[in-house]
Amino acid sequence: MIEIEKSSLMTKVTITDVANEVGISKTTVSRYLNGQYNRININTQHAIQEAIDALGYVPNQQARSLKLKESHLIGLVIADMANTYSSHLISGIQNVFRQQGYSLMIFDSANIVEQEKHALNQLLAANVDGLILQPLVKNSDQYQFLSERNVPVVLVDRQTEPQIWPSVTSDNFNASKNMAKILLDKQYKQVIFLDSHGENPWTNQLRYDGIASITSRSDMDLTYVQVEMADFTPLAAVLDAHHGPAPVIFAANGELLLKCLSWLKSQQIAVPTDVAVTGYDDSTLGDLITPGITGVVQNPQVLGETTANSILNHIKQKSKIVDQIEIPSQIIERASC
Amino acid sequence: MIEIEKSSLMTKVTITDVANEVGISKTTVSRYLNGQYNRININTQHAIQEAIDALGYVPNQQARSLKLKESHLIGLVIADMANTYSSHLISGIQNVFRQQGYSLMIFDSANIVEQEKHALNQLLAANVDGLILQPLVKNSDQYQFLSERNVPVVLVDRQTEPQIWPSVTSDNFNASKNMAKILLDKQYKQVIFLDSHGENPWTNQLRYDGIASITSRSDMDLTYVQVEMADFTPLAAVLDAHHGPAPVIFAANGELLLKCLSWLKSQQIAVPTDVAVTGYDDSTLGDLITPGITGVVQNPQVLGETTANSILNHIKQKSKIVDQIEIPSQIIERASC
DNA sequence: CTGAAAGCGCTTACAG
DNA sequence: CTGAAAGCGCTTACAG
Repeated sequence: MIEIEKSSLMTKVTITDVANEVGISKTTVSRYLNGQYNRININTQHAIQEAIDALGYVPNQQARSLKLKESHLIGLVIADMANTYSSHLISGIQNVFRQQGYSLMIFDSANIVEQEKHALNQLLAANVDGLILQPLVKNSDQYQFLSERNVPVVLVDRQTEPQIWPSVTSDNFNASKNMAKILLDKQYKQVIFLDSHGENPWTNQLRYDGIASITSRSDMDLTYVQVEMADFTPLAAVLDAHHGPAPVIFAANGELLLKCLSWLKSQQIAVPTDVAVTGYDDSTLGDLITPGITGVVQNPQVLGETTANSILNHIKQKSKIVDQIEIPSQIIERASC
Repeated sequence: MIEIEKSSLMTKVTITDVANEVGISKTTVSRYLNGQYNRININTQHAIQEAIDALGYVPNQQARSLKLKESHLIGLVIADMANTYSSHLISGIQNVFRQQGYSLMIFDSANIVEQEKHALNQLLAANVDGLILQPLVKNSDQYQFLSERNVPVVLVDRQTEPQIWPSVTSDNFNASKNMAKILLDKQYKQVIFLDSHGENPWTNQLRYDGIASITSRSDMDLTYVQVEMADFTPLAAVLDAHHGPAPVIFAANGELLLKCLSWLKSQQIAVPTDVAVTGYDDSTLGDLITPGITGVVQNPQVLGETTANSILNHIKQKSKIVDQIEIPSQIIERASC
């Protein structure tokens, strides 16, 4: 019977402690930890496992990755954590990482460019094996220092220009285009594209372009309206000036869609009879709101899973392929338009 | 003019590279990195900074924390990532960590106990300075191995029994009690507590108890109903058997509240005239749904910030105080009851 | 103001 | 089947 170390409460137990407990070298313990069982006497193996259990030993990954030069850590910089989209995206990423033995380090850039920069630097310092970024800036130059660092990067949700990194995004252009086709079918004559200041402008541009690709070769009008915060005055102006059959508002994002509906209600404008409404819907509540929302629904969970697989591929295969993956969105038809 | 290292693209640059570039020892570079400027010649300082910029050097935190025995890493195990609550909680945590120079490692236990165990072990292996846990199991024994590891732990959202760890939770009992008082004022005679299987049962117990603390000394009846998934048959049964004035349903969580509203609509049961509805509301859409939802609204962002400060305190002060912090919720009154 | 050397907790090529 | 030793990228007590 070997005497039990009392020190386990005082300080973290290391591989040396385990080796001493068993009375062998740490080389052998390390081999055991790394599953090289065929190189170790079966009795030694048992003794090692006993010591590990008795001491409550957990290998120090930091030391391990210092030696191995891989951390099994992936960094994520998300543009706005306080967002339903973010939580589903992360959930999807985690699903994949868990199975593959990778851990996630998260930073929230909170839509502030310097916080994003800080986050990326923290992540580099943390020695991540790869980086997932929902970029705040459209120009790739902003992230040039990442390529110098030679760390695999996958962009998610948004692509930068020029396209020098792989990305996983929603099919913004196509989904919007498909929605516009439906609006055309429904005989709407005017589409009001409702945008808000500060929302990732170049994604919204894609959505606008998707709609424009249909309206431009039909008899539908397309009007661009931008509102700030909860001030819908610009929209009111457009609506006031409007004549003819009910126009349809296409809200560029879910929050805006909801706020718009709320504002219309407050103005006692009936949906969809006076004004129809559609757009991007993040709420997952489209059914509960009256009237039910017709809109484009993204799939952030699948986006997350795909992104996770993509970064893992780039890490493991060391592939330099700059693949642009688009995840299709769904169009749900309900009563709002 | 010193010749420029070409290797920066091939391999990560280390403190030794910087030292060599300048032609000094890494001791001095390290001192510079750690801000001990008064110990270094000003010209040397400039030379070091130049080399750092030229080489794109980022210090390796893993090596640093191996030596220093502190990682500035905090682990978070969240019960269900795909949840609005989670994203706001994390957002709050990040707000604090960013300012304090800590990084967040996140795992999603996805309501699966063995995934939670796995996550905790990964986090220990990652050498986190502290652990934030939204526990899946009520019994503290489940997490006993953490105290042996001597790592600071703060529980969030839920407390375990016996209370051996500090925690930051919502005021579940009190908020529910206050809501019950309002229901009493509004002259409701029957409260139906609507619960769903699998939702953190001991938090819901607190909510139930809060309501019971009022109903038990009034003439209000309190009925407990549990539904599974989207099957509201048990609720239908209770409603069918009901006589007298409209009862009020108290939904134990936001998802349930929304589903319940949806189901009532499908059954053409009018809210609040036939049946009134209230409960915990996570949706932040209480205003948009018709009728507006009267309910208890939590503040996960503040919960997150408080939790982050708490774990940081425990790490820095090495305090062993098992403080139980309760964050007050708000009650919003609208039309649903 | 500066540096050589030891050591943090691991892994592995080399040797036996 | 096992171990001594070197080294991953840092920091710091000690010495000058």
